[in-house]
Amino acid sequence: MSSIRTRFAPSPTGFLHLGSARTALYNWAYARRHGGCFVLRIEDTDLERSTRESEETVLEGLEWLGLDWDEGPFRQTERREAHEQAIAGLLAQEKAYRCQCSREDLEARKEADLARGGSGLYDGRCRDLGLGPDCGTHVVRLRVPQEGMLGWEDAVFGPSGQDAGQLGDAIIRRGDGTPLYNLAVVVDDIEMGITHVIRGADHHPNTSLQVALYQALDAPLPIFAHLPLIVGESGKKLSKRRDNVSIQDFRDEGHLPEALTNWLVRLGWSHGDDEIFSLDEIAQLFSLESVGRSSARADPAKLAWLDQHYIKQLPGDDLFARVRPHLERVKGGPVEDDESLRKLLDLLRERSRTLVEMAELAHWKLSDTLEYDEKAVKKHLRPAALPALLALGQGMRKLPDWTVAELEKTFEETAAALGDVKLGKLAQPVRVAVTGGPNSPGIFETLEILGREPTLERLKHAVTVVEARAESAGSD
RNA sequence: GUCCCCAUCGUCUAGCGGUUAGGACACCGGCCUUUCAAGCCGGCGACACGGGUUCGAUUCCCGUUGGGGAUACCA
Repeated sequence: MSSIRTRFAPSPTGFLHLGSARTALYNWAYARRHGGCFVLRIEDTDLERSTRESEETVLEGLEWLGLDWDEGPFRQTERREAHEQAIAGLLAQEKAYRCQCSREDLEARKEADLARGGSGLYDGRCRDLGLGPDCGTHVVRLRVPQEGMLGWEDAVFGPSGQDAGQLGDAIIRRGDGTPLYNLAVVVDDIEMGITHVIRGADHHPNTSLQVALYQALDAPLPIFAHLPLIVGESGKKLSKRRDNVSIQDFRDEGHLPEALTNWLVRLGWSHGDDEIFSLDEIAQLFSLESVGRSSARADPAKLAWLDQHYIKQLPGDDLFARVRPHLERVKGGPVEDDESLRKLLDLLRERSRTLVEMAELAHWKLSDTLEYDEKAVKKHLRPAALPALLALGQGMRKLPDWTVAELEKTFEETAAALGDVKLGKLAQPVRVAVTGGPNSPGIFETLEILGREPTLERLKHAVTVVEARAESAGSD
């Protein structure tokens, strides 16, 4: 039994972010791989932005991805007391101090310093004033060492850190008495016994300060592992505005959770030449040593490929259950489970890259009213096709059994009767007549799935369309 | 501005001093074929640059360039 403990600490601000999802996945995988414990902690250190609702959304996203946690969810706001105690301790030991500088003053001094070519760090004005609790409105600052190295051995980036002199005394408690993120994470990670802090590289520069905090709190450092950023089309950090980042959106677009986790795990991690990883395999193979150091661009095409890969593998029942909502949306009503629909779904597997795409490709089976693709109609439902349509209709009407084999025979006989025309000459007009468009699974399967009555009806309708067209002069 | 990080095909990456620099996605071509797919076969395509170190650098070191991140009483 290992004592490894990892945690995922999202801030609940609306939805589960793609980057967060990968961080969660890596933390989960690392814990699973080593038989450790995966802790979930909601980082709601108040911002008016965090709500219970968005917290729910985040949890829902994790569950959908299949990432289960062992402890939590804890909420940082519920740990106020621990944070306050830690701050009180630091104050008592003079490792932190009260500061009365106003925001405006701070801002002005910083700008002046910057203008002078300085670094813009806090100038330490209140550092040695020895302000007491009765000094009025004040913040609390950490007394960061003024020299020496604040470093750590990063599991991904190797030796990291910066000179303490470049840090400045950071605020750890606001004027209103609430603790700041940096203080809260460190206190929580210490008290929750987190052994491995695995998080996005955007926290990398922040870590020096946290190292200072660990030292001030006399706590041993955890292993830090910073994950290279996932970037968007622009090459910049994923942003809500520019990029598709909501896991919920991915779900609604018909992506599979197994495709998403597979995609995500390969954004920054590799295992030789392997590409396909189930969640179980990830839990078995994941290692921090194989995490890369450069940022990765999220490629939607790769996701689509993975989606199709998993769609092709899904057991029938599972597939049906998952596309069902999408089918119902396309149809605009409830969809019943039946054999012919199941058959169609199977044929659509290798034609669909998402569940949404699959549902859309099934439209002709779902609704009685067909939408015709104008271009396809123009190209295939022309007077020249009339004899074929008529002959096929007649042939099919008499069919004893409505099966692929029988349908195929009818087509062959009709082709011969019409003077050995190519099968395509027959198939395309029929396809357009029954599906409304130029693409579908094999024509015999398509007709079998549609059923006798709908097929004959749609054929009849197509004939009237062609006839109407023949009458309107010069249309062909 | 300051600090920090990164750098192999378009993209994700393998490589951990000696390889015809490998795979996958995408793209292009062919086969198959009643359409679209799928499948199969093939093709295009990369070590950013300059110095070192070394018998030998994609690989190690330094610099340049380019990209990114952090610089909040946000997380």
